Amino acid sequence: MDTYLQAGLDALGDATRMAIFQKLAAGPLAVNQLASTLPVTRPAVSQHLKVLKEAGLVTDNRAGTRRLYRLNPEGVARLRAHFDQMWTQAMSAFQAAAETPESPVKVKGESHATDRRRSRRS
Amino acid sequence: MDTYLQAGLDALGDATRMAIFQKLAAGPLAVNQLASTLPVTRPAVSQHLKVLKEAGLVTDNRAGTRRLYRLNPEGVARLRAHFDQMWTQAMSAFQAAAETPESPVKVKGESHATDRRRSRRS
DNA sequence: CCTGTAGGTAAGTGTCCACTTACGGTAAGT
DNA sequence: ACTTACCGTAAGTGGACACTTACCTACAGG
Repeated sequence: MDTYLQAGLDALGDATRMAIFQKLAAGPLAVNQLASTLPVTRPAVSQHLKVLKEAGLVTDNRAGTRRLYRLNPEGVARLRAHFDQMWTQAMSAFQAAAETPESPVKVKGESHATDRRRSRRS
Repeated sequence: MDTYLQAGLDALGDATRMAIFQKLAAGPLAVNQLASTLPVTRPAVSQHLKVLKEAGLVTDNRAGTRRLYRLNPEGVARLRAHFDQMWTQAMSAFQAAAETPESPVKVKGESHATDRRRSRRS
Protein backbone atom coordinates (compact mmCIF):
# COMPACT_ATOMS: atom_id res chain seq x y z
CA MET A 1 0.00 0.00 0.00
CA ASP A 2 0.88 3.63 -0.02
CA THR A 3 1.75 4.85 3.43
CA TYR A 4 1.59 8.51 2.45
CA LEU A 5 -1.89 8.08 1.13
CA GLN A 6 -2.98 6.20 4.21
CA ALA A 7 -1.46 8.85 6.47
CA GLY A 8 -3.25 11.57 4.56
CA LEU A 9 -6.52 9.70 4.69
CA ASP A 10 -6.08 9.13 8.37
CA ALA A 11 -5.41 12.81 8.88
CA LEU A 12 -8.42 13.97 6.88
CA GLY A 13 -10.61 11.01 7.74
CA ASP A 14 -12.02 12.59 10.84
CA ALA A 15 -14.82 15.06 10.23
CA THR A 16 -13.51 17.65 12.67
CA ARG A 17 -10.01 17.56 11.22
CA MET A 18 -11.51 17.90 7.79
CA ALA A 19 -13.46 20.93 8.95
CA ILE A 20 -10.29 22.47 10.35
CA PHE A 21 -8.52 21.81 7.08
CA GLN A 22 -11.29 23.50 5.13
CA LYS A 23 -11.32 26.53 7.40
CA LEU A 24 -7.56 26.90 7.13
CA ALA A 25 -7.94 26.83 3.36
CA ALA A 26 -9.52 30.27 3.64
CA GLY A 27 -6.52 31.69 5.42
CA PRO A 28 -4.38 31.48 8.57
CA LEU A 29 -6.25 31.13 11.83
CA ALA A 30 -5.45 30.91 15.52
CA VAL A 31 -6.57 28.04 17.69
CA ASN A 32 -9.29 29.97 19.47
CA GLN A 33 -10.65 31.23 16.19
CA LEU A 34 -10.98 27.68 14.97
CA ALA A 35 -12.46 26.39 18.21
CA SER A 36 -15.05 29.15 18.37
CA THR A 37 -16.57 28.01 15.09
CA LEU A 38 -16.41 24.30 15.82
CA PRO A 39 -18.56 22.17 18.12
CA VAL A 40 -15.55 21.04 20.15
CA THR A 41 -13.36 22.60 22.81
CA ARG A 42 -10.03 24.29 22.21
CA PRO A 43 -7.85 21.42 23.46
CA ALA A 44 -9.52 19.12 20.95
CA VAL A 45 -8.61 21.55 18.20
CA SER A 46 -5.03 21.64 19.46
CA GLN A 47 -4.81 17.87 19.27
CA HIS A 48 -6.23 17.83 15.77
CA LEU A 49 -3.76 20.46 14.69
CA LYS A 50 -0.97 18.35 16.08
CA VAL A 51 -2.04 15.44 13.92
CA LEU A 52 -2.36 17.64 10.85
CA LYS A 53 1.05 19.09 11.55
CA GLU A 54 2.64 15.66 11.90
CA ALA A 55 1.04 14.72 8.61
CA GLY A 56 2.77 17.71 7.05
CA LEU A 57 -0.48 19.36 6.07
CA VAL A 58 -0.22 22.48 8.24
CA THR A 59 2.48 24.73 9.66
CA ASP A 60 2.38 27.05 12.64
CA ASN A 61 4.18 30.18 13.79
CA ARG A 62 3.83 32.32 16.84
CA ALA A 63 2.19 35.74 16.66
CA GLY A 64 2.39 37.28 20.09
CA THR A 65 0.53 35.09 22.50
CA ARG A 66 -1.36 33.49 19.66
CA ARG A 67 -0.25 30.80 17.32
CA LEU A 68 -1.29 31.01 13.71
CA TYR A 69 -1.87 27.85 11.74
CA ARG A 70 -1.93 27.71 7.98
CA LEU A 71 -1.94 25.03 5.31
CA ASN A 72 1.39 23.67 4.16
CA PRO A 73 1.55 23.95 0.35
CA GLU A 74 4.12 21.21 -0.05
CA GLY A 75 2.27 18.71 2.09
CA VAL A 76 -1.04 19.45 0.40
CA ALA A 77 0.50 19.18 -3.04
CA ARG A 78 2.18 15.91 -2.22
CA LEU A 79 -0.99 14.39 -0.81
CA ARG A 80 -2.89 15.56 -3.83
CA ALA A 81 -0.35 13.91 -6.11
CA HIS A 82 -0.86 10.61 -4.33
CA PHE A 83 -4.59 10.96 -4.65
CA ASP A 84 -4.36 11.74 -8.34
CA GLN A 85 -2.24 8.69 -8.84
CA MET A 86 -4.87 6.60 -7.10
CA TRP A 87 -7.72 8.00 -9.20
CA THR A 88 -5.96 7.39 -12.48
CA GLN A 89 -5.03 3.91 -11.38
CA ALA A 90 -8.65 3.26 -10.46
CA MET A 91 -9.89 4.63 -13.77
CA SER A 92 -7.46 2.66 -15.88
CA ALA A 93 -9.37 -0.51 -15.05
CA PHE A 94 -12.44 0.65 -16.97
CA GLN A 95 -10.50 1.50 -20.07
CA ALA A 96 -8.85 -1.91 -19.99
CA ALA A 97 -12.23 -3.56 -19.46
CA ALA A 98 -13.82 -1.54 -22.25
CA GLU A 99 -11.24 -2.68 -24.76
CA THR A 100 -11.51 -6.38 -24.00
CA PRO A 101 -15.05 -7.38 -24.98
CA GLU A 102 -15.39 -10.23 -22.50
CA SER A 103 -13.23 -12.02 -19.96
CA PRO A 104 -14.96 -15.07 -18.55
CA VAL A 105 -13.15 -15.06 -15.22
CA LYS A 106 -13.35 -18.77 -14.82
CA VAL A 107 -11.66 -19.40 -11.50
CA LYS A 108 -13.02 -22.67 -10.31
CA GLY A 109 -11.33 -23.96 -7.20
CA GLU A 110 -9.21 -21.38 -5.50
CA SER A 111 -10.16 -21.31 -1.91
CA HIS A 112 -12.53 -24.01 -0.84
CA ALA A 113 -12.60 -23.22 2.84
CA THR A 114 -15.63 -21.58 4.29
CA ASP A 115 -15.09 -19.04 7.05
CA ARG A 116 -11.46 -19.69 7.63
CA ARG A 117 -9.85 -18.38 10.78
CA ARG A 118 -7.44 -15.50 10.51
CA SER A 119 -5.00 -13.62 12.63
CA ARG A 120 -5.83 -10.35 14.32
CA ARG A 121 -4.21 -7.27 13.00
CA SER A 122 -1.43 -5.63 14.94
CA MET B 1 -19.36 21.12 4.68
CA ASP B 2 -19.52 18.81 1.74
CA THR B 3 -21.49 15.72 2.60
CA TYR B 4 -20.35 13.86 -0.51
CA LEU B 5 -16.74 14.47 0.34
CA GLN B 6 -17.26 13.40 3.90
CA ALA B 7 -19.07 10.24 2.80
CA GLY B 8 -16.25 9.39 0.46
CA LEU B 9 -13.65 10.04 3.09
CA ASP B 10 -15.57 7.93 5.54
CA ALA B 11 -15.76 5.14 3.00
CA LEU B 12 -12.07 5.21 2.17
CA GLY B 13 -10.91 6.23 5.61
CA ASP B 14 -10.59 2.71 6.87
CA ALA B 15 -7.41 0.93 5.85
CA THR B 16 -9.15 -2.33 4.96
CA ARG B 17 -11.75 -0.60 2.82
CA MET B 18 -8.97 1.30 1.12
CA ALA B 19 -7.18 -1.98 0.41
CA ILE B 20 -10.36 -3.42 -1.06
CA PHE B 21 -10.79 -0.36 -3.21
CA GLN B 22 -7.23 -0.66 -4.50
CA LYS B 23 -7.62 -4.33 -5.30
CA LEU B 24 -10.85 -3.71 -7.16
CA ALA B 25 -9.03 -1.09 -9.20
CA ALA B 26 -7.16 -3.94 -10.86
CA GLY B 27 -10.36 -5.61 -11.97
CA PRO B 28 -13.57 -7.29 -10.78
CA LEU B 29 -13.23 -9.68 -7.86
CA ALA B 30 -15.46 -11.96 -5.83
CA VAL B 31 -15.77 -11.70 -2.07
CA ASN B 32 -13.71 -14.80 -1.34
CA GLN B 33 -10.98 -13.64 -3.66
CA LEU B 34 -10.75 -10.41 -1.75
CA ALA B 35 -10.90 -12.05 1.65
CA SER B 36 -8.18 -14.56 0.78
CA THR B 37 -5.69 -11.75 0.23
CA LEU B 38 -6.72 -9.69 3.23
CA PRO B 39 -6.01 -10.24 6.92
CA VAL B 40 -9.72 -10.32 7.76
CA THR B 41 -12.51 -12.84 7.40
CA ARG B 42 -15.02 -12.98 4.59
CA PRO B 43 -17.94 -11.47 6.53
CA ALA B 44 -15.79 -8.45 7.30
CA VAL B 45 -15.15 -8.01 3.59
CA SER B 46 -18.86 -8.29 2.92
CA GLN B 47 -19.58 -5.52 5.38
CA HIS B 48 -16.92 -3.29 3.88
CA LEU B 49 -18.30 -3.89 0.42
CA LYS B 50 -21.71 -2.91 1.67
CA VAL B 51 -20.35 0.42 2.85
CA LEU B 52 -18.51 1.00 -0.41
CA LYS B 53 -21.65 0.15 -2.32
CA GLU B 54 -23.77 2.55 -0.30
CA ALA B 55 -21.18 5.21 -0.98
CA GLY B 56 -21.63 4.56 -4.70
CA LEU B 57 -18.05 3.53 -5.19
CA VAL B 58 -18.64 -0.09 -6.21
CA THR B 59 -21.28 -2.14 -8.00
CA ASP B 60 -22.00 -5.84 -7.86
CA ASN B 61 -23.58 -8.45 -10.08
CA ARG B 62 -24.15 -12.13 -9.67
CA ALA B 63 -22.07 -14.67 -11.56
CA GLY B 64 -23.44 -18.08 -10.70
CA THR B 65 -23.08 -18.57 -7.01
CA ARG B 66 -20.47 -15.90 -6.80
CA ARG B 67 -20.90 -12.18 -6.73
CA LEU B 68 -18.47 -10.01 -8.60
CA TYR B 69 -17.67 -6.56 -7.30
CA ARG B 70 -16.14 -3.84 -9.40
CA LEU B 71 -15.51 -0.12 -9.07
CA ASN B 72 -18.28 2.24 -10.08
CA PRO B 73 -16.87 4.74 -12.62
CA GLU B 74 -19.48 7.38 -11.90
CA GLY B 75 -19.05 7.26 -8.16
CA VAL B 76 -15.28 7.34 -8.39
CA ALA B 77 -15.35 10.20 -10.84
CA ARG B 78 -17.74 12.17 -8.69
CA LEU B 79 -15.68 11.68 -5.57
CA ARG B 80 -12.58 12.66 -7.45
CA ALA B 81 -14.26 15.82 -8.65
CA HIS B 82 -15.06 16.79 -5.09
CA PHE B 83 -11.50 16.13 -4.06
CA ASP B 84 -10.13 18.20 -6.92
CA GLN B 85 -12.39 21.03 -5.92
CA MET B 86 -11.06 20.82 -2.40
CA TRP B 87 -7.44 20.83 -3.50
CA THR B 88 -7.83 23.84 -5.73
CA GLN B 89 -9.72 25.65 -3.02
CA ALA B 90 -6.93 24.86 -0.59
CA MET B 91 -4.28 26.01 -3.02
CA SER B 92 -6.01 29.26 -3.87
CA ALA B 93 -5.23 30.54 -0.40
CA PHE B 94 -1.50 30.61 -1.07
CA GLN B 95 -1.84 32.54 -4.27
CA ALA B 96 -4.00 35.09 -2.55
CA ALA B 97 -1.53 35.31 0.31
CA ALA B 98 1.41 35.62 -2.05
CA GLU B 99 -0.11 38.60 -3.84
CA THR B 100 -0.92 40.59 -0.72
CA PRO B 101 2.43 41.44 0.89
CA GLU B 102 1.13 41.63 4.43
CA SER B 103 -2.17 41.36 6.22
CA PRO B 104 -1.85 42.30 9.87
CA VAL B 105 -4.70 40.11 11.11
CA LYS B 106 -5.46 42.36 14.01
CA VAL B 107 -8.32 40.63 15.68
CA LYS B 108 -8.19 41.89 19.20
CA GLY B 109 -11.11 40.83 21.32
CA GLU B 110 -13.11 38.12 19.65
CA SER B 111 -13.60 35.37 22.12
CA HIS B 112 -12.43 36.13 25.58
CA ALA B 113 -13.58 32.98 27.27
CA THR B 114 -11.05 30.37 28.20
CA ASP B 115 -12.05 26.73 27.92
CA ARG B 116 -15.68 27.30 27.30
CA ARG B 117 -18.07 24.38 27.66
CA ARG B 118 -19.60 22.97 24.54
CA SER B 119 -22.27 20.50 23.56
CA ARG B 120 -21.48 16.93 22.60
CA ARG B 121 -21.94 16.00 19.02
CA SER B 122 -24.88 13.79 18.04
C1' DC C 1 -32.68 -34.36 -3.49
C1' DC C 2 -28.57 -33.98 -1.31
C1' DT C 3 -23.99 -32.01 -0.87
C1' DG C 4 -20.70 -28.40 -1.25
C1' DT C 5 -19.56 -23.70 -2.42
C1' DA C 6 -20.44 -18.67 -2.11
C1' DG C 7 -22.17 -14.94 0.30
C1' DG C 8 -25.17 -11.82 3.14
C1' DT C 9 -26.69 -10.83 7.93
C1' DA C 10 -27.41 -10.95 13.15
C1' DA C 11 -25.41 -10.49 17.42
C1' DG C 12 -21.78 -9.73 20.44
C1' DT C 13 -17.15 -8.09 21.86
C1' DG C 14 -12.70 -5.54 22.21
C1' DT C 15 -10.15 -1.78 20.98
C1' DC C 16 -9.12 2.54 19.45
C1' DC C 17 -9.79 7.41 19.40
C1' DA C 18 -12.19 11.76 19.63
C1' DC C 19 -13.58 14.04 23.16
C1' DT C 20 -13.56 16.09 28.00
C1' DT C 21 -11.55 18.47 32.35
C1' DA C 22 -7.51 19.99 34.69
C1' DC C 23 -3.14 21.96 34.83
C1' DG C 24 1.29 24.29 33.56
C1' DG C 25 3.67 27.58 30.78
C1' DT C 26 4.49 31.79 27.81
C1' DA C 27 3.62 36.51 26.11
C1' DA C 28 1.43 41.13 26.52
C1' DG C 29 -0.86 44.83 29.19
C1' DT C 30 -1.16 47.73 33.39
C1' DA D 1 4.94 41.88 39.84
C1' DC D 2 0.24 40.84 38.95
C1' DT D 3 -3.33 39.77 35.84
C1' DT D 4 -5.27 38.13 31.71
C1' DA D 5 -5.42 35.94 27.16
C1' DC D 6 -3.72 32.05 24.53
C1' DC D 7 -2.06 27.62 24.02
C1' DG D 8 -0.13 22.82 24.66
C1' DT D 9 -0.33 18.50 27.22
C1' DA D 10 -1.58 14.90 30.65
C1' DA D 11 -5.00 11.80 32.11
C1' DG D 12 -9.23 9.67 31.90
C1' DT D 13 -13.75 8.32 29.83
C1' DG D 14 -17.52 7.00 26.52
C1' DG D 15 -18.99 5.60 22.26
C1' DA D 16 -18.32 4.15 17.77
C1' DC D 17 -16.85 0.59 14.73
C1' DA D 18 -13.92 -2.91 12.74
C1' DC D 19 -13.77 -7.28 13.81
C1' DT D 20 -15.35 -12.05 15.21
C1' DT D 21 -18.54 -16.44 15.28
C1' DA D 22 -22.89 -18.42 14.14
C1' DC D 23 -26.67 -18.97 11.21
C1' DC D 24 -29.44 -18.83 7.02
C1' DT D 25 -30.27 -18.48 1.97
C1' DA D 26 -29.10 -19.16 -3.08
C1' DC D 27 -27.01 -21.60 -6.79
C1' DA D 28 -24.65 -25.59 -9.22
C1' DG D 29 -23.36 -30.43 -9.75
C1' DG D 30 -23.87 -35.38 -8.84
